[in-house]
Amino acid sequence: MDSRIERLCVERGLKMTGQRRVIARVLSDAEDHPDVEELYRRATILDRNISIATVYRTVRLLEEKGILERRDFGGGRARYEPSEQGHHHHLIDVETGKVVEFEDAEHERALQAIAQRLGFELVSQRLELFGRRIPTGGRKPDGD
Amino acid sequence: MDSRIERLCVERGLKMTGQRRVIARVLSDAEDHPDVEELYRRATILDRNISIATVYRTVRLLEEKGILERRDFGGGRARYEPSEQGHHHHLIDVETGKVVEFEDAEHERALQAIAQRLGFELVSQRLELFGRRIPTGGRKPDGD
DNA sequence: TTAGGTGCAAAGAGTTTGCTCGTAT
DNA sequence: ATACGAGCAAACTCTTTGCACCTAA
Repeated sequence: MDSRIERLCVERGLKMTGQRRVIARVLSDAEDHPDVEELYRRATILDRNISIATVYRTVRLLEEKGILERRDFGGGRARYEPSEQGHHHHLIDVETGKVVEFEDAEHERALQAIAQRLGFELVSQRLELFGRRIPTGGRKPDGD
Repeated sequence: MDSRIERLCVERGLKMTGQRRVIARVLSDAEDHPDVEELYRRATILDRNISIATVYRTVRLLEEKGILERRDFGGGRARYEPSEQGHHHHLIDVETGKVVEFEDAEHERALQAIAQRLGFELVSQRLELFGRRIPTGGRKPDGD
């Protein structure tokens, strides 16, 4: 079956090579925010015949096409996630690096107002929280 | 006269070399968010006898000592500003790269609440707005 | 058929580091 | 006197790119 990302690629008129299909599948299956090296690792499991240069070229292309979004959570490497309509923000666990997503529609409006007050039209934003898990004796979550 | 940053260095017990004094002065005088290359450029104007490796080592040291804060506004290079008590956020002009600072105490509380709801203790945060100047026929501001 | 994709290795950009010499304390 | 800093160049990490070959459409 075609992966979700692959369908988006076809819609955008991209030539679908075997490598792109594999990368598209890896991205479609990802529920975290992998960096290029991690994508490369997962891709080569499905098909040994992929070079990391192709992964770099592909994520860049997909970002230009609006299919992927590049994130920077510190640590010097870009991380990627499929674009979604409702944008969300990220809370990064400072001990494990795992990422939790959250939304905050109310804030969006407030931020827009702040930008306007400063004489700017808000183009985009970046809100990231860094936190430490509060022990609760609960179940361990999965994540990045 | 000693610069503000130099006094902080001495307080922290750092050995003050000529190079560090120059870099401290440049940092004290900076009203923007320079990257290492820009710091190096400004420092060499005051004293040709400084290598970029020393600038890298110094900003790192000062960051560890809590005197400087490292920022990442995208573009792949770290940018620095002296630490201050009340933290503020940044609005980056997407056309010019200039940075405007703003505060938002109300937000801080809300963010803390969000982290708690997700089961985390808030350690730090990053809020950046990217915007485009709205023309107003006013005076042109200075900045980064 | 051919515009465009791929692999490989080399090149870039930003940053760190080993080594030797220099200097603040 | 000596522990620590500085300069230089090499090394490192992440990412991009030139080139010859390959392949989807």
